[in-house]
Amino acid sequence: MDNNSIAKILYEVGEYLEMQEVPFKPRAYEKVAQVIESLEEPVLEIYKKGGLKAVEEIQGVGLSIAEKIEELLKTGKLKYYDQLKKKTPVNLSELSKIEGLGPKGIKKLYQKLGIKDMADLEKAAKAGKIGKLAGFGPKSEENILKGIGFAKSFGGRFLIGSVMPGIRQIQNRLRGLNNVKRVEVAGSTRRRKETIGDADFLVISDKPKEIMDYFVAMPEVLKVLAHGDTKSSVKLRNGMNADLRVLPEESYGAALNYFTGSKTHNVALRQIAIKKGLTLSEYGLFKGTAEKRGKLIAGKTEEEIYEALGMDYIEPEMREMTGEIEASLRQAQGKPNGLPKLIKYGEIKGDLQIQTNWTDGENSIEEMAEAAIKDGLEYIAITDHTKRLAMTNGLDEKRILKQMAEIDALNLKLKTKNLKLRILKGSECDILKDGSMDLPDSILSKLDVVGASVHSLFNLPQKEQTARIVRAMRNPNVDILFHPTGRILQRREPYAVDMDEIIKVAKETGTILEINASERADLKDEYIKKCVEAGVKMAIDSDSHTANHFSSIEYGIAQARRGWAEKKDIINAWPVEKMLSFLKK
DNA sequence: GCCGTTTTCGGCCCGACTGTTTTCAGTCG
Repeated sequence: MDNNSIAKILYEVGEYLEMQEVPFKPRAYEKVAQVIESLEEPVLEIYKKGGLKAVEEIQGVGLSIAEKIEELLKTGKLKYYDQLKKKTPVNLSELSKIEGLGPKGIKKLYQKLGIKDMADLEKAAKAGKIGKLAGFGPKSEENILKGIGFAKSFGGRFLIGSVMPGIRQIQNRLRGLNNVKRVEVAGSTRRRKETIGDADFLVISDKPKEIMDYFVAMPEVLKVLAHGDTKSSVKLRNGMNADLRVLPEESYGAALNYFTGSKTHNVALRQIAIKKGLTLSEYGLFKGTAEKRGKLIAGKTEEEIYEALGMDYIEPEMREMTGEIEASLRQAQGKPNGLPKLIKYGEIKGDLQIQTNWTDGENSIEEMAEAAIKDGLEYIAITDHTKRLAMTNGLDEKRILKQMAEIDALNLKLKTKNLKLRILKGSECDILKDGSMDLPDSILSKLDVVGASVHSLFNLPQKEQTARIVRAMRNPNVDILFHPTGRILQRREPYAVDMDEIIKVAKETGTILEINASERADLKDEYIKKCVEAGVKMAIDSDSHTANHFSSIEYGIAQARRGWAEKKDIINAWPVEKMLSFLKK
């Protein structure tokens, strides 16, 4: 049993206990689930090496939960969980996806109406049964229906950050096989979309059968959907489909291009080919028409295909038909407004949003610093929450001053150890209802980096919400607007905010807009592109709450690349002094 | 159920909003 599966069950145990109004235990289970979810080492390994004792060493795990984990690892089941589930046999993970619906509501709906899953819920809501229930009303019913629509519209897609490690594992194992020359992942994974539907593996090999047999027998495979000579398709245990195609070397580039998409991008390329009297397919670029196919002109690499079409190579992240075809043609013809030189993976030097155990993070400042060094970062800003966010134990004036002193001491310590990392003093300061800040300017002005965040009142009308944020941006101590639209992928829609106005004010005030690399993925690509065009600078932050979250910066870079951003647009791709001198004074 | 340079027992889970009520339960960050 893997970490995610263990975490899922522990989350559900917490929710079931919440239903029964058991005090404190739900938090305990939830905390452990969070820790296990972000653990790098499989719990199974920890248990194998050190037994129950080692499992108890995991943050937040005591004897009772350790024994439950042991039971899960040994039997794949948990009696305690099964008992809880028997009392309220509902599809928790499905129902709790619906925003505004929590354990108590789920319990009531089950007891009064026998609702077990989303289908039951939708039926009851549409029949007007929920609005008549005590404690619910017409508004709740409407919200539930909206929530169902929201959950459905993302059905079957997976957050790239959550499935990428597994995809890479498969890719690496395929690469290690005999008779395999190359393995790439195409599709939306290669375009680095925020969410991906399935994984398309492309393999060059002379011995396709061996590869196919291996692929369908992998431990991740739940069900084999197809098992052929050059194409196989499986459903993985995480619910995602994966395809594998084996290709001949000479058409590899064409196939990679074809299977990478996007579809509309491919159609545009084929139209350009036709105008030149050529035909483009997954097998290559040929002379003549599809019916009367002539000689193969290009196909081995993507580069030679674009070149033969009179274009410059277009990075996969840009292949969304948002002007990349025209830009590529202009570039190849030596005209202005060509393709951007996208920021590269690995070019981020610092991370400007990090939470620690001073608030809702799991690790100390020092542990975060050590992890940052390991990840090759040159600087990090500690940006814990502020007091309004009481649930996170947000910092007040007194505690943040104390934290600043600790950071000074830590920087000194790093220096004496000859370590290159610089820790910056920062804050993720709440924006209050009227747009004022949760900490006084006398404190904010002492910090190196001040991020401002909306964490409340998501439902303000657009005009009011925009004015509130704009006021915060006009504060001379506010450097960065964190997660500017408030959305969380597959969980929460952005609040109503006029982004054109925000970008305009960002330009005017020199406020940086954040590209949050966590599951928020906020800004989204279209706003990044607008920022680039407007000359508004951005920062790619991991929003790390644990020491192993820095790796998510990669997804922030992917997001930036999809928004056509270059190194010059991203301030934390710059050295620390240059970055700091760009912030508001 | 976990945790401890305040405690091995007694804290932890705060504050505001929403939608439902007519004083408050449920949800969220």
